[in-house]
Amino acid sequence: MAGTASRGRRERLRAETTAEIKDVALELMASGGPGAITLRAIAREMGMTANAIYGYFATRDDLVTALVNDVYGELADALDTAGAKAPANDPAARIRSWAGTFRAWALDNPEGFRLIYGDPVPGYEAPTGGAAPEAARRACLSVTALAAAAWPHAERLHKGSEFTWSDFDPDLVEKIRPAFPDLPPAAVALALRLWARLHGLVSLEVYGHLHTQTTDPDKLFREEVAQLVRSLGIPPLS
Amino acid sequence: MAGTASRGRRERLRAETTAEIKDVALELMASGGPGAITLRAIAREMGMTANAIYGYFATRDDLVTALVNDVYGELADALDTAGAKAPANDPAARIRSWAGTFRAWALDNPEGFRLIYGDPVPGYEAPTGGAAPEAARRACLSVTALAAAAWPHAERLHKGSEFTWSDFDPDLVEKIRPAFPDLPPAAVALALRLWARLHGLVSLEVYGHLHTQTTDPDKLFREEVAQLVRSLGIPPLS
DNA sequence: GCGAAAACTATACGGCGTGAAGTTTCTGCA
DNA sequence: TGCAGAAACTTCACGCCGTATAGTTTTCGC
Repeated sequence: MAGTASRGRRERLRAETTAEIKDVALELMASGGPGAITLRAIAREMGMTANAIYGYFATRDDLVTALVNDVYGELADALDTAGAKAPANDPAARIRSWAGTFRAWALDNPEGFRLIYGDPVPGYEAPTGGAAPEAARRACLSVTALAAAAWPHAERLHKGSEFTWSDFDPDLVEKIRPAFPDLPPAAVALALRLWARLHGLVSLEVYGHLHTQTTDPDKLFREEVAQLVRSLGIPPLS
Repeated sequence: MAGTASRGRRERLRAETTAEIKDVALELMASGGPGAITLRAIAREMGMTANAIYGYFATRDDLVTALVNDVYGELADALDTAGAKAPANDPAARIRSWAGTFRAWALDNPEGFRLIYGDPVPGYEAPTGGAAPEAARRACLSVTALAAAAWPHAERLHKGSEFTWSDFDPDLVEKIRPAFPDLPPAAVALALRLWARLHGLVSLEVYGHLHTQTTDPDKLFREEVAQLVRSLGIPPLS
């Protein structure tokens, strides 16, 4: 039994060290931007040698990928709960809640936002497939819930839609259709456009391109969300 | 007269070398991403020492800033001509042309797009003020022309707007008001939102986040532009 | 033609990711 | 309990990066 206890211990230590590496990396990112994520800096902070980290992550990019996964997961969680917070029969409120949470998260975690949506780190190249697209699909599912809630109102504005299920990633479709059996492909397209529309304003703000044009990004964002709700055909004062 | 000719020669050579440095930097960026812009690589390509470049740019970031300025200028030019290509009395066509050009430019010059709108290069920190915001305002002016063309239709949808000129950057206002004397602040807000809305979809596509969700980003973009035009209250088949 | 200035090179420092080899510590089994 | 082997970690090395300093060559203006 000492054996199994020891194996458990070894594995636990390993998991703890792995977690600590990621934590330190996130701290470095928070204080110095994604560019501050370097193996040497992490090792320094932990009182180790840089090469020791190679026992936990085969390469620096693997570490960054793991971080992206974690951070994206947090974002997806936040969006999920934000979307579900407002009553299901009030799509406008759901959208406002979701959008506000998205922007707030991005402004609170600008480095995380960059990590997910930008060039995260010097020379980092995201793996094709893997964890990040998975998290993206989770976020997408979350915004699809918004589109589904708004669809009864928005449907008439999308009569001529030519979208089919084959226009979307199979993995995404596989997640969406069970969750929203009656939703047509056009609504998924709406969800993606909705997401992108908010992403545009938020990413311009996070990267500082909005500050140089407007002094009140918040007002601009509220206006955008209001017009977005209106453009979905949702009756006002719902 | 040899003197003035010589001075001219010296300055001309200097200008040529400066231009060559930037050209090589752009080539490196095109082939290896923004991260490939290194003084040593440029110097290698030019048969010089890395330090020689310091005679032309005080620091690597200064070089990147100059590149951002150039590239952003090209984009702004392309957008200007695209917007002006369609007849002034057909705002929908102008928007379609502008939007299509924006996306096409971004997909043709993904590295340039990242250079402008992302973390351009390892550890690069954009200067506050300077050339980039200037170029951003040019692009903003260009999109404002779209908003101005659409404003007669869109105005009724922005009745309750609370925007004032003080919500915008003074330099931007100074450029806009002479060019569009009758335009209210709300239309500038509309312009910024319009720009951001397209930026969202394009940046997600350039950074590869759309590929993992949809197989036909082009269709999605066309749908977005169509709905955008509709949401501006522009009558169809104009 | 000559003094000065500009352009450029040489050398060096510290930081980066990463590979190979060596050392210590821990684990599981006889 | 002792010991083979694996896992964790260190040391050393290489080539990359930006950049500071000092020295050298070329060119210009008088």
